[in-house]
Amino acid sequence: MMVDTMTPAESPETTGSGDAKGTSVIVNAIAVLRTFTADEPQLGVTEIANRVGLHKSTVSRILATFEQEHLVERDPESRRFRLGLGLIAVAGPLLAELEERRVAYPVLRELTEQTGETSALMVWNGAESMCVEQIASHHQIKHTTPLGARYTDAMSASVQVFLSAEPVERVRALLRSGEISYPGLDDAGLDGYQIKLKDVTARGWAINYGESSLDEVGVAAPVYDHRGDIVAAVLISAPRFRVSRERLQSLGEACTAAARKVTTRLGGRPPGGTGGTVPG
Amino acid sequence: MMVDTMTPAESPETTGSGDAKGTSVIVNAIAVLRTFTADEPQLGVTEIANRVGLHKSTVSRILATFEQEHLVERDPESRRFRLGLGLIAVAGPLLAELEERRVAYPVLRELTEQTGETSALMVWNGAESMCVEQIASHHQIKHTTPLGARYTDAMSASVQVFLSAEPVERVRALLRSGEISYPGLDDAGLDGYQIKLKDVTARGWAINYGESSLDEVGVAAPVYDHRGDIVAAVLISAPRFRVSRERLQSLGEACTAAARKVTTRLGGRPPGGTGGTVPG
DNA sequence: CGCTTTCGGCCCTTAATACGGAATGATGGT
DNA sequence: ACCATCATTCCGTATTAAGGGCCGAAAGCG
Repeated sequence: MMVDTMTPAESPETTGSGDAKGTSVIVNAIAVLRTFTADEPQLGVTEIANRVGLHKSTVSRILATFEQEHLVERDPESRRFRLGLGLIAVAGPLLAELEERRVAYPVLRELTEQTGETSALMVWNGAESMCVEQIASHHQIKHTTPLGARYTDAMSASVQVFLSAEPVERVRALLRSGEISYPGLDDAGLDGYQIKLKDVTARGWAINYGESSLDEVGVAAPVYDHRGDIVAAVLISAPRFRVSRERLQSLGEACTAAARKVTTRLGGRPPGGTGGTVPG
Repeated sequence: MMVDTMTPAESPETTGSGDAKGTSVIVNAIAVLRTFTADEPQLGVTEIANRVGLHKSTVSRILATFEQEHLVERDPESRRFRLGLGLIAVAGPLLAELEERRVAYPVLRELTEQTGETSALMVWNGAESMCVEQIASHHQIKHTTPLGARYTDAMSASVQVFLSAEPVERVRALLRSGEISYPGLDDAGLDGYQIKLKDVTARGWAINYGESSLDEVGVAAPVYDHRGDIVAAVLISAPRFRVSRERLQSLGEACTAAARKVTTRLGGRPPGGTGGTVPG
């Protein structure tokens, strides 16, 4: 999915078609909210209208409503809109639950500092891996994992980590239904994938060496809760050309160490006897 | 209710309090989102419907839309709704801007650890003080400051901090217009309040000793950015019975120390000559 | 310094859309 | 196995949001 390139002047009309799934105005409103990004935190009405394909007056009304609810506010200088602090109030209960974010933040920071590559905290959401925290690489050329980005590719390192903890039948069902995408899947591939997952468990971390996207590599390691269940994954992603096989190994180890640190700080415990000593 | 009245709509001027204007379905939808709290992260359709005063089918539809957009999700066990990770994606750009939150978190944690009372990070939003981070006291009896809570009371310690940096006329305007509430305000009170604000600046932190709410006390200290402007405030709030005048002093000092720590970690500088060591 | 262009907000009409009642299907308790 | 509670769907009605056009304001340009 990801954000596709948007043509500047697409057909202005065409209401109704498109996805048009049993929905509502709310979808439009959310689309407006989503146009705000970290790169472009401030937007004007016309700008938003063009991007979401709605008319100025509609967007203006939506924004006015949001402003009234403090979900957006306007820069006093530029008079343009930006996300409002009321969003904190709405998302607050969610953030409160995501203690992992807080705990992971300094660890990710350190990890990116150490490796120079983008690191992220991913959580499993039934059938997709979502980024809930991210520290971008300092490099000019980098692979970033936007906050809230969702991954459903079987080869994605974080997806591998989460699937490695799922029952075999569940994994098969996810692949069969296409909820987890695996291009050109066949029975042999399915068996091979199960073996791959076993390797992940054995190794302690997952590898995606350009398998989902040609010029991107990723490594991911699991974070456990107190019951020994996987609740999150630490992910390092980088452009492929910068990562040799040897470096991949060291990234994987750094990633695993970071994940273990998050685990212990969360009061969790890694499963099995691997490294029974207290990490430190 | 009105059927296509021929009479032109009433002039939508009058900036006064009569809200309920410029509304929409979106307001209802947001209301639904707001019913989720940290105390009750999971809710059923009927429950929500009762609280927001909408009908079940309406709420059901709204929730379905939100679910589709990943703003809410349902617990696989209980089948009840809770906030979804998609909210992270929406609020992400905002959170990215609020670097203060991250920096403040460990400091607040330490502050609450040390004082035993609830601490919070407040930011100023033109005319209200909003909580963007909070650590709750461990005590059974405590005053909590929910994430996203907004304060507009002139006696609130954090409001005092922010107003102490505003021009005199601006303060007067805010009080006169009622944007900042000051029960029984008169000219004498206004002068007295200005003096109070000067004291805050001089002392370096603000006191609310049961002045806004009888059984609650608060102290707050300013956080500065690199320009020396106040961008946030650290707040400690506690039940009044637990805070003697002496303890108030020590809380204020702890609060000030914490705020200063946040300031320096943000690369900010306190105004005046107080310990302005900033790494170059 | 004044003209042109862009942008944001309002009004108005149409028609699409959300509302709400009730019936249906799902769930869990006694 | 029955009943109670809850969520979801269907459908008619009319309320509501959409979108075009216009105006006022501000920015860009000659």
